[in-house]
Amino acid sequence: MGRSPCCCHDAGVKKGPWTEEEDKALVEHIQKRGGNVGSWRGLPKAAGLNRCGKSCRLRWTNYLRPDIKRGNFSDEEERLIITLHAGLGNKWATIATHLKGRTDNEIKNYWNTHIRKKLLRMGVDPVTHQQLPPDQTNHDVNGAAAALLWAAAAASLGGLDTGALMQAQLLQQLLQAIGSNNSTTGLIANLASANTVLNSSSSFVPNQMNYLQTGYLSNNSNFAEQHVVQQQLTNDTSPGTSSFAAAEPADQLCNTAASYDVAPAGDWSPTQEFGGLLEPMMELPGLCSLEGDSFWKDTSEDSYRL
DNA sequence: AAAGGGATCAACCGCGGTCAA
DNA sequence: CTTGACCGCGGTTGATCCCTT
Repeated sequence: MGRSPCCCHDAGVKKGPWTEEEDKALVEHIQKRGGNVGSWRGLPKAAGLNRCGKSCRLRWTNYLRPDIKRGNFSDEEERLIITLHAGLGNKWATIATHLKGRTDNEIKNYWNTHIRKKLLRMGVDPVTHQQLPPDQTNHDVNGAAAALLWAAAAASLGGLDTGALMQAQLLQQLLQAIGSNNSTTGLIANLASANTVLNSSSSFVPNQMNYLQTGYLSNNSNFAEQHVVQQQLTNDTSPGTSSFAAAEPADQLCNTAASYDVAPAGDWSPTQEFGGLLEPMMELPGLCSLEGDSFWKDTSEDSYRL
């Protein structure tokens, strides 16, 4: 598609933080038109602003719009964001439509600066909402055994041949580990642990969003044991198989999330980071991660080509 | 009190989608 | 069908704030 450069590339168009005068000019212009912006491209000239139309739109939608709610996010809002993100992924604009007065940019920032870190501290992958192996929780690398575990899980999930996939994953991760200066001690220990799991993993299936299970949220000293517990938990429920994303009415999730009451008391557990806000999702068996079977299948196929 | 480093968030950038000519 | 214009989105950047040493 042919595409002319944005007006932002014009020489002399102001960038950077907005001044009070500019804000005032933009607000007055839009108010004068009864809130109807019309063409953003033509707006700066009409409003007497030396700004790109895009910049004006951003300033208006993210900051100056009268219905914007500013200030800290409530627990309920956090809860909602996590729930929606679990199903929608980084669809910030879509998520924002379910949080009155919040902008996509604000939610995105809040996710990246607060929620994401909390999830990582809990050992939860903020992308997939699945638990991370403990070693990945604390270290960036040393992931060979973890990769084995997840490869096994993936292969088991899709009924795939685990051999080539895991060899490729292992090779890749070992190369990473060697490339880094990490000690190999933990790596070897985890490989042993992974091997134990793999040897008994014919029905080993990662529970989607299984960090929501109380078993995980309590003290998890051993990753392999943890999955045995989880497998039992999984057997007691009926895991959903459909992808939540666009199909699941988000309002239902909102209602579910909003109806929940506070976290159980007890010894410290990662749940305390959220004051129990994750628990509502336990009531959503249909939720699953973004990466469905096809994701893992593609990963597997890529591995075969290595 | 000053320096350094991490956290935060407003703003920018570039791409994809859509629509009209 | 192609091209160009525009909008909106998600990822990223960088200025500023805040906390620690």
